[in-house]
Amino acid sequence: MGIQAPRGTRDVLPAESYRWQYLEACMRKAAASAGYRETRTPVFEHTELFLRGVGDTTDIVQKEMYTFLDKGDRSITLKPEGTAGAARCFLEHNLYAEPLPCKMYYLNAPIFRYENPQSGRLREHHQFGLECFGAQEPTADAELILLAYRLLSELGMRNLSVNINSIGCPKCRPVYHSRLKEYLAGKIGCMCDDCKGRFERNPLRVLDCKQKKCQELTKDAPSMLDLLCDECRDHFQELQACLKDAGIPYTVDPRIVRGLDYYTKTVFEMITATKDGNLTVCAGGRYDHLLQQIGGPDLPAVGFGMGIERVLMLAESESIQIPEPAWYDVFVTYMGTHRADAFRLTQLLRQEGLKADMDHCGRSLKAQFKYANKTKAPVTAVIGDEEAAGGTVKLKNMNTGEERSAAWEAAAAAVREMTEIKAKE
RNA sequence: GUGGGUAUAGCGUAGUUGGUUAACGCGCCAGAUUGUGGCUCUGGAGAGCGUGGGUUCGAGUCCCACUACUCACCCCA
Repeated sequence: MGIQAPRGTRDVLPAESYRWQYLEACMRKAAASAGYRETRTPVFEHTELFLRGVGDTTDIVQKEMYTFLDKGDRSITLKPEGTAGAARCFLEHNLYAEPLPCKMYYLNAPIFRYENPQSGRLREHHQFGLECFGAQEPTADAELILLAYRLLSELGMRNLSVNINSIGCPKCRPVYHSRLKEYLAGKIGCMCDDCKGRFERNPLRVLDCKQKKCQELTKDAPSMLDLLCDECRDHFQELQACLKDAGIPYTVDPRIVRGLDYYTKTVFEMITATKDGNLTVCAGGRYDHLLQQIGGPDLPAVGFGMGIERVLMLAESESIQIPEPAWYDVFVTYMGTHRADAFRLTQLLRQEGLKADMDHCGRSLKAQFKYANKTKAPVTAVIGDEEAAGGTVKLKNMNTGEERSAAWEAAAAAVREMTEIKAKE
């Protein structure tokens, strides 16, 4: 079989790349509409960044990172998520000294997690992410949620549910932690094995357990939302007011607990139902103390990540139409000895701003037409003895069959006229 | 990391209780007289059956191991 792409990776082939490009264009437009500008950060970072940023008790850090020593004995990790790298970039370049907030986005950032792949879960995937540094008000949170929601719904996603929660701040979360532990303490015996461990490390995770018996146990558990401090409660209230005002449907789900330790206050997920279960396409939240944790000033921030492969997968399953660009505007065929003429005409048409090509495989005229047809070229040009003698070219509209003759200099204009392609500036 | 399923030309599949030169559809290439495609017809190229062992006179068909893919769990975008 030869060498294959490594487990959990995928090639994007020429026949499908237009889908990515279409999505990218939509994402850039959405980000720009709210003043987010692109940033590009390295694919790998020092491992320490993720230990301190993401949290060393999280599953991502404990068992899913691609970590290795480079030849200089530095511990390097391929990015397992996008936020930590963006935060590092923000700090390293003192972007907090510039007018805040600093809004940045990244597109097609490769993300690596060593997991067992399955539908919608790869070892290398790509994310579109937005980060807003230096904004503490809930309007910033709302803006991000709206932006993601509108982007996805404008792409045609249906059955999109927006789930939000607040997980408090360092002031109120410890209070909740101890309350939750008190509540769960007597029930440890009935929990699943995973949750017994979670109880010690991060009791919040028990709420997130998918096991029926654990869900039963936590049914009447105290809710973080009842114990938020005044600041967090007001923040969450105002966020909801913004979302309501904007008219987007959302659900408050007190069980959302993200797998990254840096979150504070707002956390959210966008989930769509597919034929085989629910898929999270976008998730994020506020991380008011991450910058400080990795050695910077204590500035608030909020952001989200969106999985591009997942969006594409959903676009497919929901039969969302993505326009496929034609290979060519015009395909130049030639007969007998007129290859050089065809070459010159092709170059001329390209200089005139058209997508043009000719046969490079020594095919018969008939086969050249068959090929042109397969590429869906709307117009085919023919150069035979007659045309070569007169310095003209015959153009055929492949949809209507209409044929006309044109001088070389007028060929590009004629092709445009036949297909209504706008002339280049 | 744990458990289940699968593994035959570029793609999708068929291969009966193990037995001659592994079949079909799509795709690809070439033809169907004279300078032209899309429909149709004809022909052609292309796999030795994931890899390595084993059983057998003989294995794509049976056994073992490995690998890959896939699904579920865990977790997540």
